[in-house]
Amino acid sequence: MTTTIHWFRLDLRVADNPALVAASQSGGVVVPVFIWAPEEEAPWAPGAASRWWLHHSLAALDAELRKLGLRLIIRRGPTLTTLRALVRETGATAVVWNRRYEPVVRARDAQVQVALQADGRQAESFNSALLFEPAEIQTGSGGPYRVFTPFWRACLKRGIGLSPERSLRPNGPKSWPASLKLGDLGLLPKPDWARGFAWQPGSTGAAQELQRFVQTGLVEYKTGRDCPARVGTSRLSPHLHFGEISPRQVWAAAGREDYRRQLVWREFAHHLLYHYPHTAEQPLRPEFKKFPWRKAAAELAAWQRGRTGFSLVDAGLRELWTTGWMHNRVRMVAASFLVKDLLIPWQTGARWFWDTHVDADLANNTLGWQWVAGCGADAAPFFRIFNPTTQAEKFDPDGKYISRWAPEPVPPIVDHSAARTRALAALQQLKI
DNA sequence: TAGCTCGTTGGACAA
DNA sequence: TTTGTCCAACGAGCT
Repeated sequence: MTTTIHWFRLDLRVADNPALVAASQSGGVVVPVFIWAPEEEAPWAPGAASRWWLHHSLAALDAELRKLGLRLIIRRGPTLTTLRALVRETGATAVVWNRRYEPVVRARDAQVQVALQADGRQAESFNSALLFEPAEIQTGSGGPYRVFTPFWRACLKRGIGLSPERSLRPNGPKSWPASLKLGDLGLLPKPDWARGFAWQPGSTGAAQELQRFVQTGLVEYKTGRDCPARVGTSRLSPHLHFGEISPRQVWAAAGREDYRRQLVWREFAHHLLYHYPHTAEQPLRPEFKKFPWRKAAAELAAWQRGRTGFSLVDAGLRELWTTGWMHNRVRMVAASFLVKDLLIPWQTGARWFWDTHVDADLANNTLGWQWVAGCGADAAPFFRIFNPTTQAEKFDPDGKYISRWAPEPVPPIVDHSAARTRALAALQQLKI
């Protein structure tokens, strides 16, 4: 009887999980393990909201595994030391996992793989998180894409391979190795500011959200997705980030092209971060390094607390603070306000989103902020500056969203028109 | 190869 | 009130 360790990371599901299938198919014993080693992911260790989600997602995964006769062993890092200890304790001959694409994590995982193989163990990784891994999609000249539409077309041409659903018949070990309690990881916030989070982490919650979206959101997606007062988006982003549902499952269930394009934006974000690993910190377009950003601590604080005096921006940041999530349309407006109206570095905004969003994902967050700042992969004309008032009139015409989150008037901290002119002037400077 | 076209999400202003 | 046009220039990706 051989033993295989399945190292869970951002693939917190049992269904459509290639590494878990491989571990189960070996016919031997499977030991599922989660290792908490946030310092190894610095400077992008999971933020506070993300940790809250992780706690509940791990609890859900353990419950799922127990239905299969397994359980989730929880340990604290360092990862390699911990895996080696588990290999010793269980007599495992193999360790399997599903790949991640963040630069720091890739480097860590490569070291782990080499070390385990040097120990004489099998160490194999799989793709569970993406429809297309970054190296699969190339331009005609063999490089990475930097514009979305050609990337999208290349993906369609390649085709989405649907994975056959195989039933898992894993065996657990006769005796289980020791495990920490989930609470020992200290992932939940103290004091508990997450009370307003109305989410159901875990694959059951993910499946329900997908079903809700397919039944009620998908038909009107084209317009509904832009109205923050409605539940018109899929709201699957945290579930996808933690791998509680696979993009293949979502692709298969949501047949509309306008939504599928969004799913491919997620692919594109991973593609870009993989091929341009510096972009989490640095602008993709190097000329933006000399952009005259401001340091404006008071204005930053006003933005973070939702007290800019622009009600759509304020509503968004307060929705975020209360629920751990902000509607995508409002993210763009709020981000544009920070970057263009306040001239505060996009990296500062990205860091705030990282810490406060339950769906914080390095690839998506980086793409979104660089796109808004105009320093990213697609050339959004620099004169495109969101007007927070016009955006509110357009996308929250009856004021439902605003009255829910930011009902009381706050004096504006800047004059938008003047701020717009200032931003255009700052952008002009880049060309000199 | 050398053009050619296009670029997720907008705003201001003129007609 | 609505619709159309312009707002840089560039570089990606295609033909």
